[in-house]
Amino acid sequence: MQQKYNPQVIERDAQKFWDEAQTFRAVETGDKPKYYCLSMFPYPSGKLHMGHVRNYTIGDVLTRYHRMKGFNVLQPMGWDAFGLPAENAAMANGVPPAKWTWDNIAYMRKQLQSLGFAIDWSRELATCSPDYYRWNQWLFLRLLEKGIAYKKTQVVNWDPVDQTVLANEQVIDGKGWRTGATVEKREIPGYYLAITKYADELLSALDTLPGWPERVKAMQANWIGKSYGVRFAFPYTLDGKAEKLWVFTTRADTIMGVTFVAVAAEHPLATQAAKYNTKLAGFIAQCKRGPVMEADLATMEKKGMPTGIFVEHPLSGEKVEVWVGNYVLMGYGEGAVMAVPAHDERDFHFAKQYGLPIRPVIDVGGQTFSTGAWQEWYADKEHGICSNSGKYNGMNHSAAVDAIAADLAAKGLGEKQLLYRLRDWGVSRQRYWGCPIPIIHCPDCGDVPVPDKDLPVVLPEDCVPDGSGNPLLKRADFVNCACPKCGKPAKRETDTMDTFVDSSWYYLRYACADNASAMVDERVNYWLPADQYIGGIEHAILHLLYSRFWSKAMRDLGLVKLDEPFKNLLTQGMVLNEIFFRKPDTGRITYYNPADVDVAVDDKGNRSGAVLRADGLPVESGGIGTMSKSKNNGVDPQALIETYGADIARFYMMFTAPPEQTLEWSDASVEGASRFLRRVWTLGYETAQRGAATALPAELPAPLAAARREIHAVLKQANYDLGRHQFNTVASAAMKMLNALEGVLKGGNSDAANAVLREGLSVLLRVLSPITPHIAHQLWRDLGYGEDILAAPWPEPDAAALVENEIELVLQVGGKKRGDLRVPRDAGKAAIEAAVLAHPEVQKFMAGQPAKKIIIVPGRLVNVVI
RNA sequence: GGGCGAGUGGUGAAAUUGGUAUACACAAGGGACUUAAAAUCCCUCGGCGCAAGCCAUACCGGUUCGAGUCCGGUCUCGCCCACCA
Repeated sequence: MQQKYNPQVIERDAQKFWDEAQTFRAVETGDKPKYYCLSMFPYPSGKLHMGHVRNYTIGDVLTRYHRMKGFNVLQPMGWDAFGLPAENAAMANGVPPAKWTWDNIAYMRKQLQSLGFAIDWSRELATCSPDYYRWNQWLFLRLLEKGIAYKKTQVVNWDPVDQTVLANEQVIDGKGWRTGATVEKREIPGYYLAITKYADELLSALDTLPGWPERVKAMQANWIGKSYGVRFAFPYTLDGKAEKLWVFTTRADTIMGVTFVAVAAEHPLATQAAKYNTKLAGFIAQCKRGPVMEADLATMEKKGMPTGIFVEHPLSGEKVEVWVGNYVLMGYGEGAVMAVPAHDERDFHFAKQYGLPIRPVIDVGGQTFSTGAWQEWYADKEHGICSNSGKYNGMNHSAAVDAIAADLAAKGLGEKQLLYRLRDWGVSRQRYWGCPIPIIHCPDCGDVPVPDKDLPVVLPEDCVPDGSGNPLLKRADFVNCACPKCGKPAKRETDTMDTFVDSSWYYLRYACADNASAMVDERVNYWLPADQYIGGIEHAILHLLYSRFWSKAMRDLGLVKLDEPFKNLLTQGMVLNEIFFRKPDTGRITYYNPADVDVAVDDKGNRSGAVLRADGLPVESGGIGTMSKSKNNGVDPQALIETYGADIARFYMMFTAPPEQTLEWSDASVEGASRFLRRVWTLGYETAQRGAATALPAELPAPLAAARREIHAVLKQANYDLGRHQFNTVASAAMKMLNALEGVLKGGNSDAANAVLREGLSVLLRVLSPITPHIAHQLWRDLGYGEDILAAPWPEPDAAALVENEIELVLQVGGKKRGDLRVPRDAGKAAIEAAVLAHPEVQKFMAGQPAKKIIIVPGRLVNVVI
């Protein structure tokens, strides 16, 4: 056995052992409970970043822990391999996206393997492989048959940099989620998936997911956005024809307060009115040019213009004018709203701006309405009672809505409606590096689905995009084909699918990645749902909502027996680092990598300044932020692994912060992790030098009993912490065990000491093995515990070791700590009370007053109330 | 504007149902070993105070024998959504 800890050699040997024994190959067997541990698969961008290391270490700890706890474990890995960065890299380097992607996968796979993750690599998949994406196409055709997938022309969000369409979810603050470019509106045909048909289930089923973080569920519920309301119409006559202007409202109880109607600039009525009104046409054009969804839209000035068209109030018959308003959204409800300035803040400001009438019809606790400034209570529907509303007077919100909806229904002018904010998911992308949409356009037959026997529609892999649109358009060999129906020349669809399609079902395919004849098989029903899903919070809405939808759609096609794909969700925190920069008077900010900066501290350990090592001159601190290229504050995991080894990197990641919290990078703390593992190795070495130990004696000397008690007490806590995924304190527990065992080692060489040492070390190594598997594997073998620590059972605390003959109670007088008291383990209430009252410190603070009450918390404390 | 979450030493953080606040580390300071350095080991380490002791979990109040934890209010920060009718 080596005296010095040598991570490189140990890790190479351990990985070779696992590889040769095919330790992580998962098999579907029924004699153990299954545990499917899934981490979000990476985009093969080139090399791993710290976020990946953290994500997959969390998954690996859970995987190895459950394996030792007796579960049949699956931990797969794959590649989210389609997407724009490959095209951008291709443009920059002239390399085809396919080659770039596959090269990256090869490199990153090696990196993952060097971290020693317990992955079943036989199930590896890449979404850019035809074996995978053919099933995207196959399922798309099934969804088309069921009407879940359909084609329509719609105003879409257009990313001018990526030259592609974005879903609403992919537009953040009016900018593309990937490029940050300001999104434009465009009208183009594309394929859509009717996720809205599942809106209700996607919302209500959130209640069946107790293992998901509340905030993720809140974000999804918010995104689905369910509203109960009334859809109704304002009748009118235009060019001699009877028409209806439909609106949606959640405040039908305020209907008698309507003083005008507002429509969106894109509304057909606005278009019609603008035909003979050039001023209005100009205003509409200006609105359409305006920002799509800017963050300050909410505070933007309310602008509008009358259309000159009057409609009839459906209940009072009164004439009200229709206005075009820049605050009305075409995409929600009917693109038109009834305006009740007295009880809606937006309508209120609009009415005041244009001098429109304001008519209060809701009474809230007799407060007096005034048109001066908007008051919160004007919109209070909880406490509002209808007034000035004829037959509805005196009704509360829900009674009035019911009565008004009934009256509207009787006239054939409306009904109650459930409305969702969620929109259907547009999946067409005008990009090359994605899954081809399996459709052929025939001049005679129209849009014809590619027959199943012709799948997959293979994407040519040798294209090099040049930035001038989709290169597939120039590929005659791809585009030109025969119509499957009539056989005449036809053109293939060149749009590809949104990459979120690829990632919506990959977790199913891991269960049956080798099946060449079906998308899924019975094995999916064995492994799914995933017992644990781990990934970044940034996927709280997009990926997780699409995946839930996709698996429900597959369930309804009879392909899987599955309501929800992910039973438990862990959203890991980001990895942060310090930011240092200089800002010259002229010119741009330069960011300096923290590794190149020396931080000075004063003698109290407080930071006193930072200088760039290269020139010794000061740099400014920009605080702490996510590791990113733009802030030049990234740390390359490869350097970390090469310098310290996988175990130290993994231990550092787990020890520094709980998994869900942000993790601040610290070189000094990495050094601390390294010191700890060196000490563990030394302890193992010293213990091995002492040779085989005898069995634990029945009676141990006090210091050894105390050390053994410490080990088992800490183990008990560690097991509890593992159960709640608080791995930082599990790492702390390992440190405490090491401290106790080093004490035993220093305490002398005896049979009893060696027995305690041997037992304690076997506990320590097993607790450590999910976090630092390589060193645990090697020491387990070197100390002769067995062939493979992974085959050992997870340690459980020995109740006998925890028993103490004497326990220490904390003494309190009036809730303040005043001393300690040692009493026999089985001391009765009376004996404790007598001992406490006789205690000098207690007597001193009681100052002769009688004890009103003595509270005894068994095994913990005694509080004397005076 | 709406929703969710968080504020504990110089730093990362701990404290399971209310029961010894600051575990475990990092940094810092002192010491041992060494020709020296690294490594390693030992000691100190919330604040004030000579001490007894007092004060400290963002701030103010409440409940309780006892509050970091529960309740009410305030402030600050972070994230998500946002003219959604």
